Amino acid sequence: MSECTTTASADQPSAPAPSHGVLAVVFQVRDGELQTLLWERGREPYRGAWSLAGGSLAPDETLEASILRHLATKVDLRDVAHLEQLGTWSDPGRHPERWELATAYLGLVPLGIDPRVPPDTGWHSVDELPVTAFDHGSIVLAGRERLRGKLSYSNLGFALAPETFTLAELRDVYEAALGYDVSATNLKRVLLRRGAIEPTGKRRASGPTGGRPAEAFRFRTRQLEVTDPFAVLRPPA
Amino acid sequence: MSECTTTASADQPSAPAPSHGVLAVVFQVRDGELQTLLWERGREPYRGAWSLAGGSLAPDETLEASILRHLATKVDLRDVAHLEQLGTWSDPGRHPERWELATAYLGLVPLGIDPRVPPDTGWHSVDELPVTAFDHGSIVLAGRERLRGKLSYSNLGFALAPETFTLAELRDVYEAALGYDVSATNLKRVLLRRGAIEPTGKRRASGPTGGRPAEAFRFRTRQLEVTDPFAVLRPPA
DNA sequence: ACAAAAGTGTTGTTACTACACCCATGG
DNA sequence: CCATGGGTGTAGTAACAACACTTTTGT
Repeated sequence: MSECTTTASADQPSAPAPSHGVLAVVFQVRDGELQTLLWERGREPYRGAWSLAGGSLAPDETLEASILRHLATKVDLRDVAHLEQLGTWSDPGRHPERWELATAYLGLVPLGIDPRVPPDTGWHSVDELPVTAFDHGSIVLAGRERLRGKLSYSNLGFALAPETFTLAELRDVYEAALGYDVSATNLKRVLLRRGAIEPTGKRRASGPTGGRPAEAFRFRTRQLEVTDPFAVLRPPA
Repeated sequence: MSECTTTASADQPSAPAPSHGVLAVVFQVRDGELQTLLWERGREPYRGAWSLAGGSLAPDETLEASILRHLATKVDLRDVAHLEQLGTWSDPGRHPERWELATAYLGLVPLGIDPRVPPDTGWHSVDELPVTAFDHGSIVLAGRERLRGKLSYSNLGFALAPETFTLAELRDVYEAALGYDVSATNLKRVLLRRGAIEPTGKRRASGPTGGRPAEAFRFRTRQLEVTDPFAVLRPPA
């Protein structure tokens, strides 16, 4: 293994290196549906198509710091409650003009906050994406799959839910993200048993049409915790 | 969002780009334990430390094709039954001499085959890693976590098990990978119920010490299939 | 016959879903 | 007092773990 690795023991970085982009798939539940933040391209290639927010990596910067910087400076988004790496896309044809890899992150914004974004960016339903640029459409769908998986076996709901919420509200968030009906009754018991949520002790006023006032809950932590690490094949007691 | 994204709409890739490495965390069960393939560095930095196999990306090559090429040409490894992207490491200090990102893949080699690897590479127990170069130690551990997770909710065992196997053999594979005791009895029922494995109809001869001959099984497919996608919060019937 | 290894049957448990029913509020 | 929405109680169930027991081989 002569001139191998990491990090290539070769001491000259042989080939012309590709450039490296950083992208963010930002999700938020709005109007009862899962939406993602896209930006409308003003020039070729893919003029008029919608693309993910992002940019390029600066020296001495990690990928994660980079995407946070781009989100803060370009779309003025600072309320990302959870951020995780999704993957790196490398198809040589993914950018028509340049050899460019891109590492995508999944970012989640809690319900209810409305970051002021630039005029050429907007929120789009993930179920009805507009025409997207590059491979960004499939990156968004990969993000949705990741979100759906983790919602069920972790406390990741904290990143889409507001600070405090009623169970009906939380159910709506889960339904929007998962794409199927969720029972508030059972959702409550699952999350309580796991210790993911707790009652705040306060209640919400009932609506104009009456009804029993709902209890307000909150997530016990706003850090990702895997609540059900061994769905099956669990270790012996 | 003027000179944004994808991949940066900016038309000149501004900064000095980092170089990009590709690495493989290759696992195989050998001698009843989970082992990984490492290569002993012959020069600085990290001379004498052990590092992952890999190399750099060639033009017009995807990351996946690249790591397959490096594994085939550098360690003569062509029997990877499963390969998936683990993530991209980007800490600016990860390489002492150069700014280099690395995308790592998880590769799994079935039990029983013994690829002939170069003299300066060897298999090491993941539980007792030697001194590793760069951030490769933590990359190996990240690979093990990924493996452990997927083993329990998917059919990923196919990539560590031989073509056909008895349940005792399969249990040993799972124990090595998971790091805790597994019951052959229950493992059989779990995997049969899910349709992950099936009997071949043949039996193994019993050992010199006697004992009932074991039935031989095989995995129904050798492609990753998520058998238990909704561990909890499953969709309504 | 006996030890060894593999396989089956059975019981208990957990963590869910589904659904009926009860509670608190506004009009 | 009744409609509306929230909450609780209870039964049913799927998917496990644990363990006793049976089967099939070699010596």
